[in-house]
Amino acid sequence: MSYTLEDIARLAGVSRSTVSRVVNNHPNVRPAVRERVWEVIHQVGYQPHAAARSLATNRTNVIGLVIPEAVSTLFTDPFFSLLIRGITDGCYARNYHLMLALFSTPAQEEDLYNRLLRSRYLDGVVLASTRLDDPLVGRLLSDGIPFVSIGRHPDPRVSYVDVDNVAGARMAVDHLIRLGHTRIGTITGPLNMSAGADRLEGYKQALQAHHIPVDEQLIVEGDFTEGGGLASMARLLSLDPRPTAVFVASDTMAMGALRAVRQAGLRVPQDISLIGYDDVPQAAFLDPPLSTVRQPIQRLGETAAHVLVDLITHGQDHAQRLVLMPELVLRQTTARL
Amino acid sequence: MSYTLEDIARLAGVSRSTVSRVVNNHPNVRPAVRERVWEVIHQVGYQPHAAARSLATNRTNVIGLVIPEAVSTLFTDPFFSLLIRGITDGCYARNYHLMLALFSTPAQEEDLYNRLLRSRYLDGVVLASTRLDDPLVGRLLSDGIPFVSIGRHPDPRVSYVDVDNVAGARMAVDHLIRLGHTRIGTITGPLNMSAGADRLEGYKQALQAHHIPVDEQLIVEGDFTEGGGLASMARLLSLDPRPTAVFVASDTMAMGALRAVRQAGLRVPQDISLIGYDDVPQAAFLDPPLSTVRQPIQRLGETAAHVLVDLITHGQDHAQRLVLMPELVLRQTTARL
DNA sequence: GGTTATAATGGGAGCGCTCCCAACACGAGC
DNA sequence: GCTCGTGTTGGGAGCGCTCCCATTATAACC
Repeated sequence: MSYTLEDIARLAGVSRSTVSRVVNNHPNVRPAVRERVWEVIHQVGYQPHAAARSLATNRTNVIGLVIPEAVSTLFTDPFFSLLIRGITDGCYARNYHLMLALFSTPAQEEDLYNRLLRSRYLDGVVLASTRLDDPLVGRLLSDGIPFVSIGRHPDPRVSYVDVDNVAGARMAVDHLIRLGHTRIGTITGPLNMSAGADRLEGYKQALQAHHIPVDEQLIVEGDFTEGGGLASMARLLSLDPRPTAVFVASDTMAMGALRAVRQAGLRVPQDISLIGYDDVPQAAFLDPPLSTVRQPIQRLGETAAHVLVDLITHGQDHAQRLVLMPELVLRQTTARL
Repeated sequence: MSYTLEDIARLAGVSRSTVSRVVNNHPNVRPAVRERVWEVIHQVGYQPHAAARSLATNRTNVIGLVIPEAVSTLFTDPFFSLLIRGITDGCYARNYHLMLALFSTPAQEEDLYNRLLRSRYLDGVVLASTRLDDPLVGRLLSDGIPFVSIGRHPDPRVSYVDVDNVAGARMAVDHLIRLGHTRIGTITGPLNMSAGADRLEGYKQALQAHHIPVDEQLIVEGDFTEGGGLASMARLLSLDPRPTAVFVASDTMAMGALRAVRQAGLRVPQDISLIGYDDVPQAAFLDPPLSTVRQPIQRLGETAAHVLVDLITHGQDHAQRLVLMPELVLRQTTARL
C-alpha cells in the first residue's frame, strides 16, 4: 500500500498541485501550508513515484556507466571500482542514480544499446575508457544522447574528462632519467585507447627532451592485464642489453611485470627499476611497494558525473573538456642506476 | 523525435492495442498483421518508453545491487567486480537491468534507501555480503521489497545464494593437515559476516575431525583487506612457536599475508604454507602463485539475479535458498611440512 | 475603500503505455 | 441459414505525476 500525491493532498487539506509544488520546492506556497504538507509527507512516508514523474517530465534522473565490450575484460581492474565509486558519489550529490551497462559480447552491446538507451531508461551515459574508434561514440552522437567520455576523444563534439596521460608518463620517465637510466623500456596499454597512446607519447617526449633516442625495440604493446604485463616484461628482459628501467602503463600490468622479473631471477629495483601507473590500492602492498603515477580516479568519476548532469540539465550546446593532473608517487621499485 | 505506440499503429494501419500485443508477444494477432507491425517497428526503430510502461505495469525491470555502507570499503576487492559481472549477465538474460546502490556513509544509506527503494525505481534488490545483523534486512523485509542476500542469513524469510563456506574452509584446512601440518593458524574475515563466521567454523571442524585441538591464539580476526591481512599475519608470525601453515579467509588478505611473511625474512611455502580463499584473477599471478579455494563468484551473481527475478515475477511466498560448492585450487603456496 | 498587481491555489490535460471489455469476423455444427 | 464459440481487433480508462491556465486570496498603493 503506498500513497499518491492525491492522498497527501487529501490528508493535508490542499490540492494535488500544491503538494507537487511543495515536493518540488517551488516558491509560491504559503509557509504554513508548506509545513503542514511536509508533516503529512513525513508521517506517512510518502515518496513520489519515479516512473510517473519520468513520464511527465521526460527525465529519469538515472545515468548509465557504459563499459564497452572492447574493454569489458578489464573490468576486474581496481581502476573501475574506484571509478564507479567516484561516479556514484557524483551522482548522489546531484540527486542522480547510476545504472550499469557492462557489455560482455558484441551481440549484447547491440541488444542492450537499444533496450537501455533508446527506451529512455537513462538521461545520459558515462562512457568508460573507450577505444578511439569505438562506434558507440558515433551512435550516441547521432542519437543525441548526452554523454561524457572517460578519456580524451578527438571528435570536437565529444565531452570528456581525462587525466593528463602525456604529462603523467613524462613525469615517470623523467624520474627514471634523473636516476641515471638511459636504457628505458615501456610496456604500453592498447594503442587504440587514448590512455595507451598518450602514455606512450609522454614516454617518447621525456626521452627526446633528454636527447635519448627512442628505440622501438624497447617499446612493447601490452593490454592492461596482469598476464599481458608478465609476457611483455619477459620480452623486454630477453633483450640484449636489457633495459635497466621500465615504465609500465598500468599498475595491474606492473604486477605481472614484477613477477616476470622475479622469474628471471632478477631483483627490483637493484637489477631493474619499475614504475607503474594508476596507484591502485594494491600498489602500496606489492613487494616491493610500487612507484607509480597516481591518477585521481575517484575524482575523475565524480567529475564525469557532474559534467554529465550539467550537460543533461543545461543542454549540450558545446562540449565540456576537463583534464586533471596526475602525481608521481615514489616508493621502492625505482633506484639509481 | 521519437515514436509512440500510436504512431506505429497509424503507420501499420492497426490500433494501438494491436501494436502493444505484437510488442509484448501476446497471441491472438493474425500472423500477417504481426509481421506488418514488426516491419514498421524495425523500420522506424521504435522502442517502447520505459517510464510509460512502468507506470502502467508497476514494474521497472530494474533491480539494484545494494552494497551496504558496512562493507563498502571492500568494494575494490575483485570479488565485487566478478559478482557484478555475474549479476549483469543474469539480468540481461532475463531482460532486466542493474542499478548500483553503493552506500559510502550511514547518512547516504538512509537517504538513498528512500530515494531509490521507496520511489519504486527498483523491482527488487541483491544485497551484497551484508553483516548478519544489518538493519537493512529488516527494513527490506518490512517494506516488502523482494531481495536476495549474497551469503547466508539466519532469518527464515530471507532468500539467499551462498557458497558453502564451511565446506570450503574445511577443504583448505584438510589439505594443510594432509601435508603434515598440525600447527595451523587462520586469519578470519569479520565474524559478523556469515562468510567470516562460516570459514572459521570450517577451519575448526577440520581440525576437530583430525583431533587437533583448536588453539585460540592461532585465530586472528581480519577484515578482508590487504592491510588487515598483513597486520594479522605479522601477529601470527610473532607467536612462538609460530604456525607452519595459515588458512587466510580471502585472497586479498592473503596478498597482505604474503608480504608480511616476506618482510619477516621467511619464504612461502618452505617456511610457511599459505592458502587463500576466492581465487580472484590475481591469485594465479602472485609470487608464488596462490593456493586457494575457488568460489564460483560470477555464477553466484548470476544465480542471485535469476533467483531475484523469479521472486519478483512469481511472488515471494517462500524464501529461496541456494548453496553452491567451492573447489580447492592448489598452486604453489602450500608444501609438505 | 477601491483599484491594481501579485501571490497562492485548484483542476484539467496529457505524458505513453497496459489492461479490460465490447464489438466484430468467421468457421463449425446442426 | 441460424446459432454458437473462438479468434481477432479497437477504444476507453487509468497508472501518478507535472505543467499550464484560470481563479481566488492577499498585499500594496494612492
